[in-house]
Amino acid sequence: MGRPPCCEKGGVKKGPWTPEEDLVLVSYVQDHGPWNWRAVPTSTGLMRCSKSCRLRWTNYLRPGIKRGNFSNQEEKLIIQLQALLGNRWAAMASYMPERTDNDIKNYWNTHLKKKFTKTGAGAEAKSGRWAAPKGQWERRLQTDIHTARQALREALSLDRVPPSAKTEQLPQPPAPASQAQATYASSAENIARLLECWTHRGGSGTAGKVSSESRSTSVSAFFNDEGVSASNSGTGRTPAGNTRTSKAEDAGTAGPGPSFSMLESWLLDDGVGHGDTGLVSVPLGDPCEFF
DNA sequence: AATATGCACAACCGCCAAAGA
DNA sequence: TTCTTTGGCGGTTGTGCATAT
Repeated sequence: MGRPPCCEKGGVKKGPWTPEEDLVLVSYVQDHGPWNWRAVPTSTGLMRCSKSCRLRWTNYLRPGIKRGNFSNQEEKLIIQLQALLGNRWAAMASYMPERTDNDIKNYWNTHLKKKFTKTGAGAEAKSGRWAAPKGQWERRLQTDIHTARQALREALSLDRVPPSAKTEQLPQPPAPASQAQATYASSAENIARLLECWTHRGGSGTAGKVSSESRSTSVSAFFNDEGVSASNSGTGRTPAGNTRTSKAEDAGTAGPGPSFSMLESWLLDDGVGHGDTGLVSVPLGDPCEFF
């Protein structure tokens, strides 16, 4: 409400983050936790606005993020969720804890949008039938849940994967490092080393390649150590920081996390996507699982 | 070999809603 | 109750690399 953008203050740096800035930010979050972003620039000396710090953390530095190489199952899930939720990237990301909303959004816009609209599939999403306006889709889920469920069923039936294909690991391309990964590789290694120490602090981190499970576990342990996870859930915000998603949880169900899992299980109880990729089977109810 | 075009992704911008004073 | 502050979300843009011409 007339509030000037935080970045309007003078001397705020913009553009790509440097490895040094990343290290500073990671160090800060390691010490103070991923909140109180307004204090980050002053506390760290970073010439970045608080919003930029938060974005950098949630979209890039946050542990447990998987980057690039979306699997077929992830792609199917995105298509299905998009048909159901519309462009609610954050809500979609809550089903895919290893992916950020920004990643999903980018993947949709660059890979799926054209293909999806070209084939005519997902016409409902295109027409916005299920892409309710802001603040309304949660209510739709609550009041029109049967219709929503039916829509999801239809979406699933369109792309239903045969059981044999579900367990089959499609041959992945030889993991060509993406441009960004390649250009940032050396820098990312430094960050990874720091994060490695971080996860060790949590007690279950493994040097080198750490599974997402162990990563999230150790991160969870870290925040338990800090004793701050409760404050996170106390604000009514989800670990992923999804204010609006948590609103859906509150509106549709009794409690924050577990009830959302129940809704999710209910919506997806045909078993599509369950267990195979660790996507929607992730216990979202644990506020410490991801942040 | 040089240039044009397309693609992928990181980051920014504006708006909105929740929380607090 | 109203206003301000802060965090979060979705849309959009900018930049660098790859591929085509």
